[in-house]
Amino acid sequence: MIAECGLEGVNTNSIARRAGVGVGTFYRHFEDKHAFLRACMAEGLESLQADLLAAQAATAGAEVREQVRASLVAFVGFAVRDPARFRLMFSLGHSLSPRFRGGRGLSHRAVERALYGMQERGDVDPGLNPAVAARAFTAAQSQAVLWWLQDPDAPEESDLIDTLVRLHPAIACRI
Amino acid sequence: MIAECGLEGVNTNSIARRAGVGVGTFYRHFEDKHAFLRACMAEGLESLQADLLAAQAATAGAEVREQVRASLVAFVGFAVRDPARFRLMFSLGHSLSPRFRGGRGLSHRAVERALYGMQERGDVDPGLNPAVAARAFTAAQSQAVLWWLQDPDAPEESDLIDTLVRLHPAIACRI
Amino acid sequence: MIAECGLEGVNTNSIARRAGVGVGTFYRHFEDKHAFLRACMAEGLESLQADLLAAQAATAGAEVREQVRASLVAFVGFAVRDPARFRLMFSLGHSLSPRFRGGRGLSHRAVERALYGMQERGDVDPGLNPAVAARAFTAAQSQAVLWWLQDPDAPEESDLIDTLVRLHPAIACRI
Amino acid sequence: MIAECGLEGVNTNSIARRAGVGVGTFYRHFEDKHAFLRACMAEGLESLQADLLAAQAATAGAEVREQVRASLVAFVGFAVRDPARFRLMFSLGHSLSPRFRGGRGLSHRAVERALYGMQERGDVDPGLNPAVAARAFTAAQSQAVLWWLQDPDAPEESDLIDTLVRLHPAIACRI
DNA sequence: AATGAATGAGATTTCATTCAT
DNA sequence: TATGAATGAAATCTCATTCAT
Repeated sequence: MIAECGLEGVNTNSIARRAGVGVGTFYRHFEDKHAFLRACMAEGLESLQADLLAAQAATAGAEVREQVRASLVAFVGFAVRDPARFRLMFSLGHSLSPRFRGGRGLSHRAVERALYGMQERGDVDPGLNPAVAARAFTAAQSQAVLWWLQDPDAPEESDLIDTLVRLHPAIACRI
Repeated sequence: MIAECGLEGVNTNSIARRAGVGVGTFYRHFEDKHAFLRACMAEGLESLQADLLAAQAATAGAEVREQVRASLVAFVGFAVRDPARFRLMFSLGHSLSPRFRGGRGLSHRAVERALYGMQERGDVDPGLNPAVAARAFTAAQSQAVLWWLQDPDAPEESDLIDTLVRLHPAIACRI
Repeated sequence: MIAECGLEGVNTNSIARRAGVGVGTFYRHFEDKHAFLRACMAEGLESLQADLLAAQAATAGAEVREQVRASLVAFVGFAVRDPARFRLMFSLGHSLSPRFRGGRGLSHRAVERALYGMQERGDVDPGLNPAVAARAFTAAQSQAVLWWLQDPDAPEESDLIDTLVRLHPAIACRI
Repeated sequence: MIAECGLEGVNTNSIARRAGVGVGTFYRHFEDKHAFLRACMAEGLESLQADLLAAQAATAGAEVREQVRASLVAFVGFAVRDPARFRLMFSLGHSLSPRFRGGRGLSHRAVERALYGMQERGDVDPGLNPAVAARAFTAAQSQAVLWWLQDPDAPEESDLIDTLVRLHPAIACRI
């Protein structure tokens, strides 16, 4: 039931109707509206995380650029497969209680850690603050995809991905 | 009156109370809630735009890096000076009617145009899609600043700016 | 199953759960919620009535005071044995449909009749309206016991009974 | 607005409609439904208390029987003047959260204290537990009046009062 | 017969907007 | 013009009842 949630008119009635169940049924499954959205995000997060880990695993020994590209392909793939949830995780989620960081919290850490490692190995500009760069890139990625999803004259998917790859700190600020 | 709007509980009653006027007065000045927020954003946009133009003018002939840095200093300065409005323009604005792109629409165009120019002059990676890159950087910039504004253990302002400078497509993807 | 009904959250779901059966099963046994409560009360009423009759029978020829005391001992004994049902009969029952007088209807009649008899025999204050007195005493009795059941610093059971005996119209208004 | 509340269908909509205001207006005046009922009871309590004090003052030096009668006349008068509120205070109030003792808490104390005094002066049966007797009489009084208010073939008001006077512990258990 | 997930009417509550003062 | 009490449509949530398994 979470799986099918579209969420344009995000109110309990439409959520329920859209899911094809009665209002009461909704409240049998979720404590309240927030609980539902949290669950919806959490599910998406888990799924996205799995996709990203798979992409990472598949490019384990490869060049950094390949790793980054694989992650982006997975990320965009997720967005295309479930745009409603993607919007929830990366856009609507923001306006919920500030505790729910939506999907934003997801990759920070991973990117941040990777950048630290690369800095130590001298592969990346030491002037970069990894925390800032990680958050900035995560936002760039998600917002660019959000725009791309709904703008009718957005470029090709490959253009999107190619550009984002080039903007990833590990690529753009490589030494 | 627009100027002083804080907007935690963004409902007309609190907006009015917070602005120190009656609800009725609020509706004397603005068609409706959306009109107010639009006006609030527009005012901010204009102010921010002025700051950015000033920064640009002040670094007219200088190196690209200096120009980018000056813009970022202006951007962060604006956020620090009026964080409530900044949040409205770059975070809350998203969840409003999709027509109001908030502050996001602001710099796209400028960055996009600049990137086109640099690509033509062969100064920047031709693999970059300027529309994507511009939007991505704009999002990176605004979201990073949003985070920096409210995270108590965010880094120094200079770290923030230095890092964002290095991530700007015109710098990061320079040839 | 009726027997075990505790009823703090008096809604069909908790009633069923508390009784250890499914909601559906509940509706197999009772027309609806009201029917259940009616049945629950009726069962209690019957049981209480039996206790009172037994007490009466056991003190058939004795002094009025002994008869009254025996009834009160039975009444309090019932309350102690099944406080949840007692509460239903004498407290919650009131807020149900006004037709269900709960346990209150029970003793009126008996007390009323007894008072009539005593008045005719000249044993009791003729200024007493038996209908009023009977209802008043019934309420006094049940509400006092309700309070006594749940107030942690209520007096001894014997104090409760001794006092109620002395307040019974047949004792208090004896000539 | 509290003053005019009839409350048969005690739900916020009917309360508001019955008071001749919109639903929203209701919530401008009261935090929530419970707050309203509490306020409604509190107002009634205060009014009743004033009536009782006046009755007491008016019969200050008189015989106990006169004092008791005056209180009862005041009590019944209150019930007749505002039966809806009386029902709320002494019947519906019970089924609210157990914290709201409704009107029941009102006279206990006064009666209890009076009985203690009379016991010390040797005017009243020392076998009476004042706490029990006070609560019992309070309940007798209120429940008898409730019944009297709504039973079409209830006796005259004077019968009601005469009988309750005779049942008051200070009269009935006088030595 | 027993079950409990599903239901939806109805109760509570919020909030953008109006309007009499 | 400024005000804020009043409004009611719409949102959230509850719970007695049904029905497919």
